[in-house]
Amino acid sequence: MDEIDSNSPVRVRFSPAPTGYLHVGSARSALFNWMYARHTGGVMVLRIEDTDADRSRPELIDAIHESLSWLGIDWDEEYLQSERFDQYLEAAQSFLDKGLAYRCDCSQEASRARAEARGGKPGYDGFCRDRDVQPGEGVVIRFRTPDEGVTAWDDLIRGRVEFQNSELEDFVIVRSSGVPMFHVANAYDDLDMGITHVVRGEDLVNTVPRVLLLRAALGATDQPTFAHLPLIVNEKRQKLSKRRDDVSVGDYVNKGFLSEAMRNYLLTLGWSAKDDAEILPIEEFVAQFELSDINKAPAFFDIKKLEHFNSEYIRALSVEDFIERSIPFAGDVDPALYGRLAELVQGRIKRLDEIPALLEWVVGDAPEPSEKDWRKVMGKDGVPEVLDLVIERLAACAWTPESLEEVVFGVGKELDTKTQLPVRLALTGVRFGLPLFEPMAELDRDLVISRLTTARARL
RNA sequence: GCCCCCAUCGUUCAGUGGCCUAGGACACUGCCCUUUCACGGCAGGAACACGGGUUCGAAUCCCGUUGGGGGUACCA
Repeated sequence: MDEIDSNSPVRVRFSPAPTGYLHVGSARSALFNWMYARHTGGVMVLRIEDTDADRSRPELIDAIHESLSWLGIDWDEEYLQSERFDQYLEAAQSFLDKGLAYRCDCSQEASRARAEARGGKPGYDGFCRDRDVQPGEGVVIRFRTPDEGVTAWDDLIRGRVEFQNSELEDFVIVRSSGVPMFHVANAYDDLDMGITHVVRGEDLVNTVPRVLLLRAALGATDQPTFAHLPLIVNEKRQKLSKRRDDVSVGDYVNKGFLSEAMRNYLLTLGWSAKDDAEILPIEEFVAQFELSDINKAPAFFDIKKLEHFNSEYIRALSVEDFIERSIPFAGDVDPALYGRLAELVQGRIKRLDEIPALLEWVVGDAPEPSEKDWRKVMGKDGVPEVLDLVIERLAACAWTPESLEEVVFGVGKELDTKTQLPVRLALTGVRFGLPLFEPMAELDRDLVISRLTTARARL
């Protein structure tokens, strides 16, 4: 088979099955497809592979649109396979007419039983190849795979991959329900839509021979260029799974990751820019993106590193942008107050969902200090004197950040000790957090004094 | 079981026969800055899975071993 003419414009496709959410692995496939399309000035096709009956509900597809858009991935054309069944069925009929496919009425149990009897090798044995089964209840259409020869392709990432045709069973292309299956739809559409590059996860490699055989049966004499991406794995080096891992892009939206950070991180899994740069505007990555530069080994989805990217992107935001994008995470805070404190928040979070904890003592009650913190901070010599003096001066001082700082630090200088920590713990309940005096000035004088007095009484 | 694939610091990416006493980033440790935390600065520990070849020379090429993963549906 020939390669598709390399002068023809690039057409790539992202073809998810609608599952109600977008998997981060799929998101990365979409991203690499998109980057390649944009890099080459080609076309990005979104093709929803909803040949499975209960996966063609519109709300499941919305979730995909939403996540792709969130990531800033757009597409030029969109197709739904469920709207193209006629064409796949027509193709299947032509295979039947040409003797390239046949009907089969074997139940799954029967073929499994025969496989077992044969000696444990799973797979359909071609039982109905020449039985001339007629259409009817429980009848599927199977593709007749060659018994010898090899099917191979040159993968842009993996190099040459070959399969013995004898390893392939006669697989089902039309279900007994009359609904066509993934392989035919996939082969038909890639040909029909003029897809030049197939970029997807490595878990799909073993479907390539079937799709290639189907494509040839459809009359094609060429094949698209394949690029099979390494999988994204969890800490146990297994493919990310819905059951044990957070796999949906939406999960990360909810955890307070910025879309740019997510997109930037995703593209560093398996690929990198020339000069070791890891965080760049997407255009610069797109400009130098090549499929053939992608790594072969699976990559661990490291949330720590994602958080690092996220904090970089958060800090790069203007304060106005930060406020706008973070306020949905801020919880029950007066927007004006949040606006005044946002800059202090911005510099010290890795994720937007950390904001409520930082603001807790400002907008609500301060959490109870831990026993350990209390002992460590309040157990020091001189703390009672510090609190007494601070409380006394707070009663009369001006209520501005500067003035408050002057009071607290002034006491420190007089007593020759550090005063921030005991005041902070008494006021906020924790040893770390926002700079103290700006938020403190937002609180009522009475409240501040009462918290300090309560703490003093505990000593 | 069978088929396919993978293998550089804990993680990720760089390295495509000599520039490698293997580099960057994250994470980690220490110090500095700082009356919190974070940021920032400096320093540090940390890897070519193993065994054979090929070659004057191998992290880079070949073979094997080991380890890991993916697939094996009337899912995609």
